[in-house]
Amino acid sequence: MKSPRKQLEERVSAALVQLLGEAGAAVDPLIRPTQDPRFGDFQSNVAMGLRKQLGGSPREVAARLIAALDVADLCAEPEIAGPGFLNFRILPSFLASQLEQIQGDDRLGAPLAEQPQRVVVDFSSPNLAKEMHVGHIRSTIIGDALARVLEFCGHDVLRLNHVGDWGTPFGMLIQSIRETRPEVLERPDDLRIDDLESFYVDAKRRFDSDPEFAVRARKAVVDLQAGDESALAVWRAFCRESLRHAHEIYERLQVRLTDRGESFYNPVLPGMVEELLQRGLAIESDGAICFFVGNWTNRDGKPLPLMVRKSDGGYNYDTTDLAGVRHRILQEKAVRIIYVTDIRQRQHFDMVFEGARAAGWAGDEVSLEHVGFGMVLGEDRRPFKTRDGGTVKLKALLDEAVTRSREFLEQNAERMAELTDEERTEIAWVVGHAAVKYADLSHNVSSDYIFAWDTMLALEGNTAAYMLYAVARTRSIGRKAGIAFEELPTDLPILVEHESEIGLAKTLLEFPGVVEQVAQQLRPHLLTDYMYALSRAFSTFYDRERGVRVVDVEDEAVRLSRLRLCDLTARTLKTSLSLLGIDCLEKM
RNA sequence: GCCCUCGUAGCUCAGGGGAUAGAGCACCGGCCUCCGAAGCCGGUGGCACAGGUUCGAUUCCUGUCGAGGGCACCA
Repeated sequence: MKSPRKQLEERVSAALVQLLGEAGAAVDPLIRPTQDPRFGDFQSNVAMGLRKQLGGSPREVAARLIAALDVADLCAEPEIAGPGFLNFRILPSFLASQLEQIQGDDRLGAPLAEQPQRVVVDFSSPNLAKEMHVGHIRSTIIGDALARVLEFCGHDVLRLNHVGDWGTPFGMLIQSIRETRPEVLERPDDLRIDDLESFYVDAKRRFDSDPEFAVRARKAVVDLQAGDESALAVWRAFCRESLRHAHEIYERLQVRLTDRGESFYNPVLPGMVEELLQRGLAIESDGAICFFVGNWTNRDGKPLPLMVRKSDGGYNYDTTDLAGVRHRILQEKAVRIIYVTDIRQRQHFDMVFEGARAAGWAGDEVSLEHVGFGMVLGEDRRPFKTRDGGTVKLKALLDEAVTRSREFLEQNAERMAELTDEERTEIAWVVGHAAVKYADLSHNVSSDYIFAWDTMLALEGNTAAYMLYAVARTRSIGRKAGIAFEELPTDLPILVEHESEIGLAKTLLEFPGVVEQVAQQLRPHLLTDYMYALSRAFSTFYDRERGVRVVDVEDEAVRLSRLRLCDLTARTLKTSLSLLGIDCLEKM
């Protein structure tokens, strides 16, 4: 099912082919939603640009386009306005017929990809040996949402948790334990996440303040690399406990992930470096093996390489990320590889991508994309911290979201009276988690955003609660009308007449296009913006002044049509929420 | 020094060659004998600055100013 916009694009394209021949197929019909209802629903801006090719004024070009256009079933007679805009007004009857076709469709008109792709989404990827904290939230939530959208589109998605389970942090930890807490070496399996956290803080402090310790810590990495059994035992225990903890959080967030940390690539690193050397792609420089790609420079203006082997023989994230991208292309056969990380790593990934191209692993058929997100800031515009300046643990943050959402609910005595205690608990849980996810996803990925409890939990505006409220209202309508939406026939005639019905119908039909856009552009906030528009269109439709009656209209055909519109709204919102990893509620 | 983001309403955020730049919060005002007022409707208020490209620039390009970030053995 193509959106009205897409169908219109195809019609205008066909007209362009008539006017320009084959070349017309390559011309973008420039269909855009109008900004002002006076100009209809869509406009095409293509005529102004075709003036030179076709001759005549833009308005004359527009007139010729209209003559070649076949859109009578879709919209009213197009109008020429201003310097040469073409204005289209979609016919309510067309909206109705489109809705009739999708009313029984679980996918609400969204097509499956014609050519499903093997896609890797690399996200979350915390460093082990540390508790999950606020710094991991964006990657986890955004990555999961993108994976869900791509899966919904029919792609074969591998969700990879590229955890930091190797390298200097572990050398530092192991060395610190050897020197200060040797007893841990005896019984590594007794480790708990809290211990890990405190060990890490200790080790990091020593590493930063004591250069000699730093040298010994790097040496410990080499021990690990060499298979030193006592070091490995501690390492395994650290990883196991860290991952156990991380998966507690993932379960709570309903995030699925395949753990495949940096260490996974250890066995292939020497061979890969050797290959790069032999092919003359990498050279030795200051004792390190360097793969110079692109035109990046350092502070001194000298070329900046991917350092695939350090002068001490160890490997760093240039090496593992290069090995990762190679494995994902050559072994996993991925044609689209997406990295969801802090935007500060943009340059690093640009270099890795360049390296993968230069080495010939990534051909033109492979798309390598970095989704770089901004920081989470506190209301003081500084990195989000606890009141005493500490790191905000993810578990604590989610707990607070639930507590605050519960408090919010308790302020509303009327609502409280209608809910059982079990329902209250469920509502607080769902709304709390939804609020945190939605707040993150509704911001432009690349910009920093300010973490503000009051804004994200508010029940007005573009928040999760507003969406959940709209869904809960539709459920309530079903109860009031005494019908089960699932049992309605799926061939109901849909009647779209009232202004608020037209508005709702138009918005409902935009869903497929929005999903497609999110999958292409990897920008989840397009979906939240859409959901907000849909919720508002529904609120207007159902408003006692601006909208129409639903449950108590006399005419049964009208009543059923309107109930179906409620149902389609609920399903569209529910599906959208599920694409963001957010649960729904029957009541709230 | 080089490179990358980003400057949109008092605040938080969208938008992105096209006709009068959208929301939320806050502020002012209207709407519950009527399907959920956790709602709806209206009002106030904005593209950092200067050039350029274009029929048309808030959007693209260049520069200035301002904020943040990255730049050889951390990830």
